Amino acid sequence: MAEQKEGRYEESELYRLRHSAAHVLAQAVMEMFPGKTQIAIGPPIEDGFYYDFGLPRSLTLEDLRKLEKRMRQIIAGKHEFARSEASVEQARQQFAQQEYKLELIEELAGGDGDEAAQLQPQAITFYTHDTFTDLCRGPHIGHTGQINPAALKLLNVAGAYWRGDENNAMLQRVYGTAWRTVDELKQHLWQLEEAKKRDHRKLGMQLGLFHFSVDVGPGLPLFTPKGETIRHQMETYVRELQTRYGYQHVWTGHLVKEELYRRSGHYQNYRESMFPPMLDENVAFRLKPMNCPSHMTLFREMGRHSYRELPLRFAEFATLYRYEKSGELTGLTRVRSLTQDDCHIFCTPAQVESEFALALRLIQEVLQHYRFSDYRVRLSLRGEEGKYLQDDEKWLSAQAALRSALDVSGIDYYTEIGEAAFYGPKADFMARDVLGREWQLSTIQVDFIQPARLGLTYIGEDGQEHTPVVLHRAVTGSTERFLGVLIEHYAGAFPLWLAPVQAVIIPITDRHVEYCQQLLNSLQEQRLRVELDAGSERMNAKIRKAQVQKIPYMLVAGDREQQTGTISVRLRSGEELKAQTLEQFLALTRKTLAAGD
RNA sequence: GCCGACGUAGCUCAAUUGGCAGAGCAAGCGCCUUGUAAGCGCUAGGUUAUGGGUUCGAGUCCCUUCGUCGGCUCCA
Repeated sequence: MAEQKEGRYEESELYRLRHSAAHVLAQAVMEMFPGKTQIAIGPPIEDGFYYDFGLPRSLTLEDLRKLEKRMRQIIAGKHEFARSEASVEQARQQFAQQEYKLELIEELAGGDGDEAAQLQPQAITFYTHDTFTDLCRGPHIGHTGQINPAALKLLNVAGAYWRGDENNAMLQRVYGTAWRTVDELKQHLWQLEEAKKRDHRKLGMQLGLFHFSVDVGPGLPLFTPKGETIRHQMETYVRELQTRYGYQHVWTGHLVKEELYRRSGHYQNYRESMFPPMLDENVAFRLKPMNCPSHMTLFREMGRHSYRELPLRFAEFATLYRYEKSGELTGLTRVRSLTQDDCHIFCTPAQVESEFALALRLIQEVLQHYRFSDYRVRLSLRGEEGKYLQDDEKWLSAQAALRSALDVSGIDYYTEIGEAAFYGPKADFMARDVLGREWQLSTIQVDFIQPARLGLTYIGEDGQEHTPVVLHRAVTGSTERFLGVLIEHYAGAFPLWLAPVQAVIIPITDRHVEYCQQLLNSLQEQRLRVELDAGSERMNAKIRKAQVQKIPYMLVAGDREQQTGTISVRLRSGEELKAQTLEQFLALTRKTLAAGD
């Protein structure tokens, strides 16, 4: 779905317009630093464009305003975008001072051993407007005047490595946005503002769900009683569901001998994501970054397994520790301590497809329950880089099994090369947060490799030892990340079953507190999470407080209610129900909870 | 980790060219006894993230460290 949309976008006028705006930006920057601007690449992106530059100094926000101003002047010149073709030699001359462009030219010329390019040398094309010529495939709009100068804005500057490789030079990337009309620009900027309001970091603070502290460390969230209530609900839900699906729960602690990770392959492939070792009398231990070696070891320690026992599904809510680089931590969506609802399914090769299908159904049920529909499935396959464990035959059969299970399931998916885990291919469920960043949530991975490395076996029908296949599966991925995305998904207004406080009782005056206390006791006996607001503020203030906290029900009680033994129920939508008896209200909550809301 | 920006009370933010650190909300106390989104008053709250430097004088200028944010890279 998203791919189709992008496909259309790349042929759209808006795409050409943004691409052209990037060229105009590059001209303005080159004029700001004559002879000292190295231009890299400047493509259109979703909602805008960027251009990467190597410059003698850092750009400031004031620079952006000046550049915008100059861009508007260039636009007003109505300069034509002229396409021209050039030979490799002409291109080299044209961009003799531009190291990044020269690198691109050599690639287009097929000089770098790129076989595809050598077989089919691409035509080198330039696009020129006014004084600026770029090495560019196009297409562009007719002339600069077709860019609406009032619907254009440069947003920010960020660092970006040339070609995305951290061994390369750090360039300055200028992000901008461009639209056809001022209204579209305003709408876009408004949406950015709205997204910020929904940001889980902001809402999490407002709702009092979690904190970070310099005293504990970066990327190590602390959950308040309310935050932990939500976590607990999330875990309980998945635990019960997994039990229903035939999973068994295990527990394998937090520390593991480093030696195990050498055997599993994690040490070689995953070391930089692990916290440094702890040494005990020359034996190194590591905080668990993953559960698979522990679960596989448990499988082995439990004795000989018959094929009749398989599939065995070991699930665990495990806190893992990953040494993320400091600059890549982000709220709850990227942390250093995370709770994974992890599971390892030990099965025979013949069971892979049906087990994959079962896991797929489980995940779909969970995402549906969370009212999650905005996600896509990525089939992540092995790339050419060398981080993958070697065994071509097993890789190919794993990839084939995954693909056919996905095909059978009828689920929409797209393929991405080079995104596989080091031990096997995987199907990842990707969701976007409010700022448009995509996060991996659920995942199912096929592993034909670790079980053999760790010496797992089962006795087959033929009486011989065989190596089981292991499916790695996480439903919500990590509780922290999933919660972060959920906060944004619900804009903080959790469904009743998840809400940390489900109802707040609001007495109108002090003389109603005793009656409210009785209500509180009755509701708590029914296992509802209810609070009594007996503070000295007015009822109006208490209602406002509860609204801001997005509490599902506000139960107001004064003389009328006390006399009739009822409560006045207000929903967070603002809707007021007439006086309800306790039984009526309980029936409402039971009905709501049963519907999964 | 890298590039850039930022860091003032629990929260949201002020503080002119370097010249006495302030407000609202929250908190505590008191008054009011309230009918569906903020009643009123008083009090307290700060080594301006941290350590150093420049200066007669630094929230403001320079450097260090820590943290946060936007990206890059990496990932659940």
